[in-house]
Amino acid sequence: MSKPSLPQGTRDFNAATVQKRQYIFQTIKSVFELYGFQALETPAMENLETLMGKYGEEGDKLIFKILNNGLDLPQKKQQTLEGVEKLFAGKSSTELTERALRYDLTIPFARYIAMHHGSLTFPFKRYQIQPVWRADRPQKGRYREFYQCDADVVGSDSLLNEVDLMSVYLTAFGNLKLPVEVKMNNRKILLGLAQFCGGEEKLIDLTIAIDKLDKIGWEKVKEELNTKGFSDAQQKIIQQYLNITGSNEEKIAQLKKLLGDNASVLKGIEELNYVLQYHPSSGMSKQLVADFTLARGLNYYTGLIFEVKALNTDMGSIGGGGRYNDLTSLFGVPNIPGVGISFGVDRIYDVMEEKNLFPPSIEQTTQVLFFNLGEEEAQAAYAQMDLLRNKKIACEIYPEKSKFDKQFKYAEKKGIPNVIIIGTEELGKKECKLKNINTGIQTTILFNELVNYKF
RNA sequence: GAGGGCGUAGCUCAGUAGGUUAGAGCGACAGUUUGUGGAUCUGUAGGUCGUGGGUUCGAGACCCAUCGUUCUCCCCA
Repeated sequence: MSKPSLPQGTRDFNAATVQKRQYIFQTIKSVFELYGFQALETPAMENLETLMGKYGEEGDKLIFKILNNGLDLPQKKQQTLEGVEKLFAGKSSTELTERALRYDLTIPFARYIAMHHGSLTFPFKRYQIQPVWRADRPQKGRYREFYQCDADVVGSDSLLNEVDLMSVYLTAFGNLKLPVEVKMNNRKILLGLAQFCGGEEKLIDLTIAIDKLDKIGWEKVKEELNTKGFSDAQQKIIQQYLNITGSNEEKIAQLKKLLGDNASVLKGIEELNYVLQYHPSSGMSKQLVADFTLARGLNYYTGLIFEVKALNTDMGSIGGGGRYNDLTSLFGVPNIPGVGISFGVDRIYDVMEEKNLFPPSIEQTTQVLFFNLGEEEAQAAYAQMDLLRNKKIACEIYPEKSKFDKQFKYAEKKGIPNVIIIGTEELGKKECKLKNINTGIQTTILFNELVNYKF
């Protein structure tokens, strides 16, 4: 038998890891609920049709597809072979696969809205904390199965939603004690730039090239723009655009100077300003950074876009989101605008681990271990344990009669702070010995007093 | 999809220029100690050196392939 192993990019989580992850989930979830979002869960798998074509060409390739059952049935052989043919022709094949694992939470949410818009009350605010799967090559901070925590508002155009979501970000990361900055830009500004550089149809090429700036540098971006057919004059404008620096106010002033006669850019700036300046007293403005080089890969965004970066680490973005005018029209239900944000829990975990930000208090375990010193003694111990458990004190009894050594070591390894010893001596006197593992202090307590002991 | 690093005991790793019986630390288990843990000491178990080929008198080491893993690029959380 070969050694058991895990599929690439997936992980097991031990007790300590689960507790830390739960701490992140809980923190985010309670902020979501504080802001009026309600939970939604959707299936791990969706119809392939629901997902395909929503994430761009690259994204489609990374969708985990589920092979149909019964492909090996003799009567289906012809159909299966046709499916394979289609596959090699570069088309998707419903003969072979009709379902896929969800790639993110936003598209399944849009599908949900499209299916239930008749019975939902708008504006509809939902949050969703579930795993997603991507057939990506794993590397640092990148897994094939990872959790997303999304909060979205649909059915409202108001920028107050953006303000609220930025507050959710800052509150949640504040509660996690994780220093971050939220970069903001507006697709309308990028659209304006594209219009300035030869047309809206170049928006996607433009955003993809711009997005790479901080990674590959201007020279490489320039090369890419060249191959995509941007003229020298256009490249010059793009370079000026990317060179904008300074405080939020200074950046916006420079942008106005450069592209201020474009209506889309002006609109974009206005929206950006609205959110940046909504309540200056909160200190929000400090962590919100206008960044015109932010582009984001997903093309369904149409308004403000956000990306969260943890400070002082080389981890990529740990969250992102933006406004989309018309996501549900992909599913035949137009005119439901929305805006959403997402937390990348696995990366947040990695950063917090790296920076040692988990409070020690979240590691909780059994409070009391009862020693097992024989059948009769164990029975007495079990009765005492019942009483403590009724008081919501986490207890366990060592399941077999063993040497002290072994039972002590068990408690120590598991981090159980208290052991209770009931042997023949104690049994006779109806008392027990309570020993604190950390301090080494041992006290004697009568059975009928144990329930009221403060652990 | 492209490119690099690494696979030796449960874990972390050594293994010199290919040479006879593959090592250490930690951990596990047992004893020292039939009712008081963390320490010490002693002992024990555990490896077809990722897999398959090849070169060689001889391969853990060199070559090829393959699988796994990790990192970078693309893309993304």
